Amino acid sequence: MADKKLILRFTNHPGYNLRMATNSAMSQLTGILAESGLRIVEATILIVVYDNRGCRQSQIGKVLNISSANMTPLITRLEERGIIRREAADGRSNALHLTDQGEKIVATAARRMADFEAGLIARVPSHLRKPFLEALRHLSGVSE
Amino acid sequence: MADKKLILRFTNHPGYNLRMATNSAMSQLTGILAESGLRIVEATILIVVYDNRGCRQSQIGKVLNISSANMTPLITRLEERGIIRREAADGRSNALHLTDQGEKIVATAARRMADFEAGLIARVPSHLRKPFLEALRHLSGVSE
DNA sequence: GCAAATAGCTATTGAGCATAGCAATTAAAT
DNA sequence: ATTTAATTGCTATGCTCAATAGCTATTTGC
Repeated sequence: MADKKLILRFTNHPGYNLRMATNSAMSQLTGILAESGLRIVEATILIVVYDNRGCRQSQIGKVLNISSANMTPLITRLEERGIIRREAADGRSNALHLTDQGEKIVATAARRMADFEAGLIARVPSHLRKPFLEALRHLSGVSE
Repeated sequence: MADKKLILRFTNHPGYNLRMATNSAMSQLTGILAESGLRIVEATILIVVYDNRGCRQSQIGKVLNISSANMTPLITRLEERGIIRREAADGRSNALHLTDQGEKIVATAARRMADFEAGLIARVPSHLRKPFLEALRHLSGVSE
């Protein structure tokens, strides 16, 4: 019994494989971004700021599905580390900008992230890539 | 600025979509399994026990990638709730069995989970399903 | 002017996962 | 047979991420 192989009914289920694939990919990405001293959420936020200078903290929360309560400590930490700068846009909004140091860090992190994405899709046989991405979009809600 | 749409470079990246898709699917599944009073990990463990009566705690940890340190409180909690029963197999191994009550709970949870998986794949257009699952297996490491 | 919505903040919680270290038992090596 | 190594399970602890409740201040719409 102790050495018999277990029956795993999940192995063909989409949800289970989705979870496994994400776990594997995300732990890999965590390691890659650690070289930039960033966590996945942090890098994701920073790249949005990089592509949208002066955008509002609340806007980022909306597109990335992060509540304002969780945004606050994230941005605070990035500010304390001198990567990002909050700038009062009106009395209640913060416009976000990268510091000079932040620019460099994000440029590197973005390159690493792009390499990761390329490596990820490379693991899928080329003829499956297009249908795979299209199917994913149906499940992630991006296409809706 | 505050109302301009943000540029999101991730929307076509496999890793990002993978994460989004998993988030959406897993929070749905969390809700479904809550009706059985179970969390996803718990239901997954229980179904493995259901299909492999008397299997070892350590075996489950291996196939599901759960460390023994994390298995302990999980199994303890299921035992305290009268769903599972630990049985010393040798001096260091626990063989796991479902209680009568556990049988019923797991049967229901397994049905709910199967329904969820069916609903999930139904969201993918039928012609994309096969390549999607095959691609997923490449990323989840199941096919390796 | 006043009510409602928006934006951000604090504090706290829970799930999930990882690590370090410990004790006991079993298996392997000489 | 005795020592060594590997395994099984356990406690304790910490981290990340997400969720919630409740708060203040500001802005907007009627």
